[in-house]
Amino acid sequence: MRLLVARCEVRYSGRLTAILPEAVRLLILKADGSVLIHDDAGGYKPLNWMTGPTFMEELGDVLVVRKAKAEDTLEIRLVEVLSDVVQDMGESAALQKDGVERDLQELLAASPSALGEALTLVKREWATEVGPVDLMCKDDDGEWVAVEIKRVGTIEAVEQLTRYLGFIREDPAKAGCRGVLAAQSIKPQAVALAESREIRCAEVDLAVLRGEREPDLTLFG
Amino acid sequence: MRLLVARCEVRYSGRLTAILPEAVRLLILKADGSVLIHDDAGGYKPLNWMTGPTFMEELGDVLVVRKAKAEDTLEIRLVEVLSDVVQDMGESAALQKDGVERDLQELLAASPSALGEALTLVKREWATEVGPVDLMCKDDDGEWVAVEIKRVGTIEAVEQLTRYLGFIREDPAKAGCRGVLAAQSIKPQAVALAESREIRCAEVDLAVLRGEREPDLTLFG
DNA sequence: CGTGCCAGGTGCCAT
DNA sequence: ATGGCACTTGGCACG
Repeated sequence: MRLLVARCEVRYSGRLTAILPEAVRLLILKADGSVLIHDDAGGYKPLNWMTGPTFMEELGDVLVVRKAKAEDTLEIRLVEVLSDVVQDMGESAALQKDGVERDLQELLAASPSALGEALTLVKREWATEVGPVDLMCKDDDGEWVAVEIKRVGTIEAVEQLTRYLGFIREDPAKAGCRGVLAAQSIKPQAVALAESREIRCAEVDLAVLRGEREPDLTLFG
Repeated sequence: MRLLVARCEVRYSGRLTAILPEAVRLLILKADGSVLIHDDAGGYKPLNWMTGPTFMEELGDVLVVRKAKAEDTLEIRLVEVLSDVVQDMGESAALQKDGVERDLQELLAASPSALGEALTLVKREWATEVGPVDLMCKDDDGEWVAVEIKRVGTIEAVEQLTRYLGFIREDPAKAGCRGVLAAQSIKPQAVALAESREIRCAEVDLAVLRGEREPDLTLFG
């Protein structure tokens, strides 16, 4: 990894064009060809960048970075280099995540009745022509139930499930298929839209699903 | 900006939990409190991060970063510091972009007939209950036309426009409102879905709109 | 390869 | 604050 701190001006041309006026920036040149230009503020996103693999040319004080198979170009004009260091970082293990949608899906697949009604899992990632339904289940009456799982339930999630249901119900055997939107939290607008389309909403708690915590009890109920 | 190259292990706990096994990484501590942990590969994204503003504590060899008003925590255990540099980067001007959806919208607002039919602009960003329509126009017959503009036209764009049209047509005066999806490129699936919903698709060229290039001529037509 | 979809998405701007 | 949406979205998994 090469770290450059330099006064520079950057021009990007590709899907859009962008100009970054001359100032002091941090340039990160990674082993995989990625180039990032960071500011001293503004958080997570680089101001300009190019993801690897790339081809790099040094024409005098101008660094030109190009994508392999596109016309994307990043031109870095170095005015004053304040620091230029190369660091060997060796191999590194990958990030281990826990608590993303995939985990929620696994837990619900294992106990679909956590959705608040007796359900039996038939298949995960049931393919339709317009994308995969997260869970396909059957209820006590043998009726099909399509479940869409999200970390946050939004209008988009309702649209997505509606699209799936449209295709699923084309099959006469599944014409009565119901839809359930399951998420850790669901926006009120999404709930409203879901209700208008007769899609049931179910908020689920990861900790409860894992048995780490007791479900909320409705007192005096 | 403080740049640390260090062998370290990182734990994040917040919307999910994540563990980054011990290895040599680049730590960027920005003036606004942002903390980024980058690898020598893996492109544009930090492995772990926290956007500013944050509170930072140094407990021995462990750096603890917390969000102001959330339970998000980033714990960085420093095993071996290979480099630790502070760089003063001063002020810097913002990135200037050109060619994003906004620009396309401005150009089409100025000459809506570039969409391939005689149209008169009535209003940009016409508010509906479910979001703003990019352009509301009228055609030669005085009929309303709602235009959704995208850089890339996808199924989602068709869904979005469909949602708008549903609300617009509730007004009897606009019951006959047509929909047009305008984009620099439109996916075949989006075209198919649009056709099934009687939404017209129009591919537009930024350079042509700007008059930088002649429209494609159909020879022998 | 394209197509669809998730992401700790982030960032921007509206009400 | 919340919602809706663009983003050089990036990244991955699957047909």
